[in-house]
Amino acid sequence: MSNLLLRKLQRYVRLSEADCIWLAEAFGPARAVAARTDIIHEGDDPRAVNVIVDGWACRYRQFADGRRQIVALLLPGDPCDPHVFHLDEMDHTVGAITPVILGQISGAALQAMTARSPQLDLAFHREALATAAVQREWTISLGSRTGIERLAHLFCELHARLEAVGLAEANTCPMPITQNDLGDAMGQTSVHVNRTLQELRGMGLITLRSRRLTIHDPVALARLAHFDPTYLHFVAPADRTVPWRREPPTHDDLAEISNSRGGPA
Amino acid sequence: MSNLLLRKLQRYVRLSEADCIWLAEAFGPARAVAARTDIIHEGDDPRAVNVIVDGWACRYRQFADGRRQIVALLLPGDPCDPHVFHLDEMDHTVGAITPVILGQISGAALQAMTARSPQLDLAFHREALATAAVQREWTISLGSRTGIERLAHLFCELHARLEAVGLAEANTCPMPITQNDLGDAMGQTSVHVNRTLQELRGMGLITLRSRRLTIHDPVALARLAHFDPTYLHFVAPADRTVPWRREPPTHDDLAEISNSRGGPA
DNA sequence: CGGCTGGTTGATTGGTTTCAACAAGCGTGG
DNA sequence: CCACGCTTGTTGAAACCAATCAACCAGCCG
Repeated sequence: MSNLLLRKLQRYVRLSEADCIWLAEAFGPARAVAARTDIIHEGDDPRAVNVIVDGWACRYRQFADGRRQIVALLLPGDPCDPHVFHLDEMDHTVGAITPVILGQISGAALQAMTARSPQLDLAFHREALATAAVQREWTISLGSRTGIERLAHLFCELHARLEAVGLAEANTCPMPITQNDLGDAMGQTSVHVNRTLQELRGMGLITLRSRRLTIHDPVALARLAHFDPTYLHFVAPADRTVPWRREPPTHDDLAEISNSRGGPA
Repeated sequence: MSNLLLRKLQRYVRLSEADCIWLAEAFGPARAVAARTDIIHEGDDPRAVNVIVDGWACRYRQFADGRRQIVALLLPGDPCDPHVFHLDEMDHTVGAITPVILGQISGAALQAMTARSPQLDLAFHREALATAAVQREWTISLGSRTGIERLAHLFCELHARLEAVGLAEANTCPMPITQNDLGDAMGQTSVHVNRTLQELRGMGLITLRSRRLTIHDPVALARLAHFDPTYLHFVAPADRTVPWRREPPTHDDLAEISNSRGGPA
């Protein structure tokens, strides 16, 4: 397996050859989970970091009356539970959306790795902060964006995140998620998601068919969604342009690039 | 000033006498900010951690068309920007709701402190994770809870958080926030917030008057809100009972208590 | 072929927004 | 000291978006 967590971390910090090897060696045996199965239960006391190697999962909370809210989507390369040792109890559940393959990093391995390499430590820190930023963006979506804007924003985000780990082409990416799940994530009924999707299709912005999303007009979609990828905090490789980037590179970007001049991966 | 950040951190980890002194010494000169003023702007490159010493603030994002979404409320004892050194650019703005007094911890002081004390390091880690959990809970509120449930949940949360730093009595706490702000936080119009408040008052659950909230029936309010304080990840002092706690103490709580047996604060 | 899951459509209901107006509280300056 | 202006809270009526309920269709698999 090409290590997608590694690809993701390299979007935050330029890592050395040794960092890459340490990270690869930290992975324990993989574990397969069936679709629609829970990976980590609310109340569990986790002891290893599970990393999505393949498939999609989600964090969610289910109420007694049947309502379910998905609070995060977990894509290949995403750690499921960066909480190990730090917090004692899960306050939500992680479930597989598709069949999922999990890589596992023991707490000890993670600690050893970050103790040896400040770069890796920083990368994991930034990963956590970027995840928090995504959570804030979902709060914004659910609070302020209309139905169609929400869905448009989610598609922009998912495409960007998948592209970051090499799982998306310029204007298309996998989207193995039901309308029901989309509704549970965006705080809407599957019926309404359905009608909103038709509207997006009718505007000529996207195609969503056989678990694959195609974005026909990324700029228009991003404009509709008020999507600005800054919050993902990816450092774009110089050779990859992001069409909907709001502004030219800032001084921070330039500083970042010059910082990493010395060490190619 | 009694150090509210310290009080808060002690709800995550039992700290030693030395820890408390180091934390107190880390604070630089305080800074006063007027109400309705921004503390940190989107796009800023922050270089010190600002801690709310007094007053209320919020994280928010404002759209071009005037819509504003508050994504987090910052209470006394809350750090505004735990991102220092780790991330280069703010993706949202922090603004003062009331007049605010900020304490400041330089990046160097923070690093020195956490390097010296693993307990403090853990406490800051847990604070960050608890903040992320609060963010998830807001996502759940905005996505799944009805208007009245949202407001009820927010009141439960704010009371619990204020109580954790000693700013709330058993059934009352300050609530210096306008209905407009409540609306911007809960994704609703101030008009609708107003009507929802009347409903809560009519049910005999709360009083909200002159910037002070009184909860007349905490259990009923928590039930209405589906409020379960587990997500706040506070370790309740043994002598303080939380009436709406879902379950008796779990094995994790007991482990936590026994872990901290050795070191009284 | 049946049964299941996921997607689509229509009609109705209901929760929220919008717009507009007005009342209450409060600080400031004449 | 009162008048004024501003912010905050309150109320009503109409418009609108999304939920609900219910039915039906399409694809897939045993």
